[in-house]
Amino acid sequence: MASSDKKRDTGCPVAFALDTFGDRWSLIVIRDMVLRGFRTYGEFLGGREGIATNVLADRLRTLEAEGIIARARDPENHRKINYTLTDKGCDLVPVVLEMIRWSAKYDPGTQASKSVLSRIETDRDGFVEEIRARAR
Amino acid sequence: MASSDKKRDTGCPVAFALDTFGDRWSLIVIRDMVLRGFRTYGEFLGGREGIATNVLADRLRTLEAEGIIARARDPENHRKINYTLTDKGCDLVPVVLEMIRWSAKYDPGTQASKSVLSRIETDRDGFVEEIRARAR
DNA sequence: CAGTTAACTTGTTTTTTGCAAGTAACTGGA
DNA sequence: TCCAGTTACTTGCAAAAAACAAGTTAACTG
Repeated sequence: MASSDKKRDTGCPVAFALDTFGDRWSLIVIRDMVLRGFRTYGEFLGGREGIATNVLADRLRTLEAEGIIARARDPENHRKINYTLTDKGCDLVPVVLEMIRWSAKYDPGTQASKSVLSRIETDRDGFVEEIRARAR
Repeated sequence: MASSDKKRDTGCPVAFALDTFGDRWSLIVIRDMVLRGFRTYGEFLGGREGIATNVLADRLRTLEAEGIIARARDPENHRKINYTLTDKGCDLVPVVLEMIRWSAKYDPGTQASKSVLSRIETDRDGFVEEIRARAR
């Protein structure tokens, strides 16, 4: 069914990581949570990248099954479902930050924010902690 | 044609990174270069993950086009082609290392090497420099 | 110069994605 | 309380990519 089935299971940590979130969309969803504070299906769908509805549903399902995000019905509005990063999900932030560093260096058209970039260099751990705190 | 066509081009560094190497195989090839010292098509093909021949050829082509790896005919044996990481490719090592850290923490069956793990924590920059030196 | 090795290509099938439409549960206002 | 709108999805189909199997070509090796 979902992308979780295609596990290589070789014990290699790089392969494990790629099997878990190494596709075109999982980290986009995580980025939206981390950098943009998105929480709902509708917000993820409205992002500039244009993820397809079925793919988004599949990724949310898979990431939840993997324990990277948590799914909870909004108590104020029972139509809404809030997705948030778990601790396991927050631990992915360093991976995302390294990607940002790399792209900022090599994408001539990068729009990487100066403030994020400088926090990566000068206060990385504090930055990650802040994101972790916000997820709760 | 290759995976380089499907660029989202939103300026977002995470999207740029994913468009460049965020697929099931690109980082496996890079890992093989970094951690296993592989250089040839045959070596990549023989890895435990079992990449398909056409997919491998496509990834090598694409990664070269993106300037992440360099392709050079072996002077000793003109059948062989040596693929090596460029500086741009070496700059991806931190991303790989963060993936390794994450998987080591969360994959119960991880085979992440203790020595790599401890170098990530205690001498990360030296480790990256060593890889960079070896690529030349 | 015949056999082998290395790096691929070319078809074909299977899986995943992308796109367009629907649906079901809930909400807020008349 | 009914009804339009919101929210989170599902379903079906076409297109793209990956996996699988089988060549092909060029260069070494005995």
